[in-house]
Amino acid sequence: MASIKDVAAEAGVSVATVSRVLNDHPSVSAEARARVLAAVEALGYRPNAVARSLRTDQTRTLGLVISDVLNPYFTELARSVEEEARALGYSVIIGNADERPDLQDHHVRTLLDRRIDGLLVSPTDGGSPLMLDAARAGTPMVFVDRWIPGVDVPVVRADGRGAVRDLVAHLHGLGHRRLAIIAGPAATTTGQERVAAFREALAAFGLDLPGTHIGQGDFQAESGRRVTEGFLDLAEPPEVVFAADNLMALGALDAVRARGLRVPDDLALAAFDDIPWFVHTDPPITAIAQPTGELGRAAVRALVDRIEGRAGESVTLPARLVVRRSCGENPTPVQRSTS
Amino acid sequence: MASIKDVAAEAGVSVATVSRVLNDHPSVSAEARARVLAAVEALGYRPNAVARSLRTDQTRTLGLVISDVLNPYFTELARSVEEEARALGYSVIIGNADERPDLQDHHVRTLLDRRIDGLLVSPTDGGSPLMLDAARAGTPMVFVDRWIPGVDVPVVRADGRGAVRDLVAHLHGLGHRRLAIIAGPAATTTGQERVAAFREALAAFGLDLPGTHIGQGDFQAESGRRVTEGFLDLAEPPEVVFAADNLMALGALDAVRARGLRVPDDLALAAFDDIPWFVHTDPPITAIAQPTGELGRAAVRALVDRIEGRAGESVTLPARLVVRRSCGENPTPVQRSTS
DNA sequence: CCCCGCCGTGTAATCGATTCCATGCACCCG
DNA sequence: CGGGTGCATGGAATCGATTACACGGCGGGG
Repeated sequence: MASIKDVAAEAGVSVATVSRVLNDHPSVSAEARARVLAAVEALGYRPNAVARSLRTDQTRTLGLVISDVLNPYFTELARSVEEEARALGYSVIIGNADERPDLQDHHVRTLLDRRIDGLLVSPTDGGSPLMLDAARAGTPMVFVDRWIPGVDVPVVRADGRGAVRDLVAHLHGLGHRRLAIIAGPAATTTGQERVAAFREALAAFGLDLPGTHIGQGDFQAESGRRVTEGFLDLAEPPEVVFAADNLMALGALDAVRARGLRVPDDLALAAFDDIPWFVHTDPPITAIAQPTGELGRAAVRALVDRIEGRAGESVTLPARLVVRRSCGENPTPVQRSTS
Repeated sequence: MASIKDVAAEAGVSVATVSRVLNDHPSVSAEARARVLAAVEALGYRPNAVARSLRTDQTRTLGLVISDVLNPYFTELARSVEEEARALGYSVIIGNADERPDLQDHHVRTLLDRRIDGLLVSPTDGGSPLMLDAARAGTPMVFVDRWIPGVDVPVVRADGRGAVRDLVAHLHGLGHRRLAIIAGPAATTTGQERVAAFREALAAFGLDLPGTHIGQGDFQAESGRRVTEGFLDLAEPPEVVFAADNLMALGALDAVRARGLRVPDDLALAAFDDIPWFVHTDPPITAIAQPTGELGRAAVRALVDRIEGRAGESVTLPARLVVRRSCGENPTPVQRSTS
């Protein structure tokens, strides 16, 4: 592979001049510029990004560590992150933590070793020493979706409280009184917040959220199945199950199906996170939709701001309720999705 | 950030010795090794992967360019690729082409600029000059799922012909005679092959595949919707639609639903690529399942073989039919999925 | 007419690692 | 006791870029 020296030789100039042409530095004669450009063309020369990064101490690369690539919410997030980053002249390296803190650390470490310019993380847990160190050491960093309390890093996320209130109102209006939730891991902020928001909303209707109606999940389908089976085994099973993410809702659907029961007749179902498939499940699933694309873009903007020495603030965007049929038919619909 | 010089100074040895300890070269005294390790620990030193790559001319990184991250098939592929690569000591950088040749080229170019050790591609089109040049220039490369004919690069893919024959037999057994297909782009091998396999299988049953029953899609949901609407507008609409990928099946489902029609009563539906959601759609969708995880792993093994100077052969694995309910009830099931 | 300053260019230092080669020392064998 | 072998170590070159600095030539102003 041709290097800058080969180009210099071919063009009959020094490497400095070649470099100046490539970085369009003003002080190069038109003639030299033309000769260099011709040599570049002739040799099919492309600058070595590795060498350039070593010298300039910047890689124009962002690291994105997400909790689970198989979760459509995160793949949509990843897509919008890459798009916005590309628009700003950055590449993105994605690391998939699979909801495992050890894998998350592995990716953070290799990304740091590669000297990425900034890190976007949706932490799987309360924060490994590694990540806290990185933040403290001044690595530009932004949390997206989930965050770690007590760390001075901007957070870009959706606030689901309003939507959860709407959801509970919707359920209450349909006559449901015994509501249960499949929670996410307590080590994640989204795991905690969604339960808190649900409990708060229930309280506003004078409803209680007993311990038996909080199932501990881990944001993966299998846990949704397991927890739902537990609910169905209760002496007085809940009338509605609210899954804290889309994969656990899928598991819940599995469990209900496996018992030969039906949604919403035997058990109503709602989920946090809306995805295209929810329109097509049997029945279509009522969900709380996050502005996923906007979150990804805002996160990149905040991170790049930090990298380039600007402020880079936290952003919170509202989520909204999308009513479908999985909680029963609503005589006076709050809002109906176009399905 | 501490460099190898800082470590050398702290340990009171030369950088050469530090490097030897880090790469566990045998000829280092136990004492020097201990001092270096202590210094590394004390400074929290991590080797700079950029500098190392420049010197050694290897990045221990694989590039993966996929056609569409939002397609669950490709995200599963990406996941297995990353897993196997990690097991072999490589990182993976994913580029999402979004079925756009220009974006595909963009990613191939930046990956090449970063001097990745090898490239895994599922081409969106017949092959840009860029990719052909890279292959000719000797960049280790492997095609996965889709490939470009006439290029001397190993291909790791699934052979769907047997499964398509099974599907047609299944459909024929259910009494269907007017079968249509939503094809993928003709510029992709999978786009062509699936139509060819379908046509072949139909011929074996004495059935024809008229031009009106081949709709041109682009592997995205919207095209599935559009093509299906076209089919439904025919004077004599098909009884079955076979979508060449899962997203177009989703679009087809949309279109049928939008007309107030039902699957499979008004129109039967089958898809290439099986995904977890197909169990939960209304109705569950009959699909052809690829051994996706195995494909990803095999592709990485072939690529790493090439990189490390071994052979690295093509691999073809069979796909299989998974019968569900979207084509009608089967009195004598060929095979039934556990749903 | 002379000097100052700017413009275009080249030389060389530098980034952080790896690795070849030389050196010094200890030990072994004859 | 002398010379050869081998091991531990350090110095310095190197990878491919960027960039500070020096230098020669030319034009304009006093």
